[in-house]
Amino acid sequence: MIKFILLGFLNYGQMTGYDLKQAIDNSTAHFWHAHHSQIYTTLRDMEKEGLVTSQFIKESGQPDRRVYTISEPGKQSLGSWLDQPMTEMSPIKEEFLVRIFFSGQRDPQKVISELLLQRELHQRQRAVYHSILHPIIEKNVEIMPGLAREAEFWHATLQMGIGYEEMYLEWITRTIEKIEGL
Amino acid sequence: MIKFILLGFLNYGQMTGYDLKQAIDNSTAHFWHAHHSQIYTTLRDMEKEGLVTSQFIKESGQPDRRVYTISEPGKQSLGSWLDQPMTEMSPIKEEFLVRIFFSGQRDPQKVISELLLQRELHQRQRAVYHSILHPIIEKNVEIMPGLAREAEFWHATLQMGIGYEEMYLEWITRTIEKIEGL
DNA sequence: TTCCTCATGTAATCAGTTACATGATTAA
DNA sequence: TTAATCATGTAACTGATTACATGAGGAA
Repeated sequence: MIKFILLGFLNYGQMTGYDLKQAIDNSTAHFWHAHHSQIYTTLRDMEKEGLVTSQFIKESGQPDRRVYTISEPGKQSLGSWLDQPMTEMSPIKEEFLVRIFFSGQRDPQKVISELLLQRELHQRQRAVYHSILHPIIEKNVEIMPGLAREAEFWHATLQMGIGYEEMYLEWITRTIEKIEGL
Repeated sequence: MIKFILLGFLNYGQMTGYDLKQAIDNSTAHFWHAHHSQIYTTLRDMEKEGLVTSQFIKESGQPDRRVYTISEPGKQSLGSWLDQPMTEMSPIKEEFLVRIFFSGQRDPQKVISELLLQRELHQRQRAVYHSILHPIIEKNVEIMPGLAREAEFWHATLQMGIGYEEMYLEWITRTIEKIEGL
């Protein structure tokens, strides 16, 4: 999966592993994240497979960089991945729900304070979407108007993020009320 | 993680690996699933750690079964895991959003048909929550009224599932409209 | 002088998936 | 006779996380 994210970004232009990490952190990380260690090793593997090529650039003063470029087979691999539709839903792994599921015998006050903590985190995440990610997309379109169409799709994923956080926050409110009513 | 799910169920009563698989499929699988292979190997590891004990029961006619029972250390492990609050949000891994994110250069009709396919799947999932999972909880409470309190928490996770699917379906509708408007 | 950013990697480990493997009973 | 359910396991592999490791430049 991370392979296709890397191909997706490299399809916009050549980048280093470091750049890719930044790009992911500012966008897809909110629905698919990766550690730098995974990014670097995956790029190596992809080069062996012929999906990307790299040039090592010696910098004087700054650290050396390895710049990756997508190849023709890489573009085809990305394209055919995108063209074969997903026939299943993504599985969900939500640890917090596991905790709630098994909280029947716990002190309700402890459960409520955990819910309040999660509320805090999800409010912060919603704010990140509004005040950080939204402006980043806008800025990208400003400096590269050719990406206007792409930006519509980036916004779509952002809207899901906001919708998710809003739903989550409403659920927290309802769940706190439910526990208080027990 | 799966360890605590197994402990959580075994805390309700002794079960086999097979029983646990069924229990998970009918409940937590919607926010944390596991394959039988992982369940069996994890139970073995847990026995080595002393969190559970097992008895092998030879059946005549039916297949033999290995029944697991939670131990005192197992109960403590579960309790202390539940008592240390989650200070982070669960990371999301949603492949479909990756596909949407990188769909800027794709044929809009193909993207829309993928969205329609996902709508189908999420509608089905919402129906599963209403027509299968809800009745299962109700039935459990009927046959074991002592689980009434637990059931409130099970319902809470179910409500999140329903909220999630509803949010997802609304997002799909909005996204289709957006793409049609391009 | 301490921390942050830039920049890249390896190694060890863990969690999770897929595939392989067996075999009886019961219902359609 | 075919498929589903009951029932348990091992092995290989992949994907992902955590830890280890280095080092320069610039800002506070």
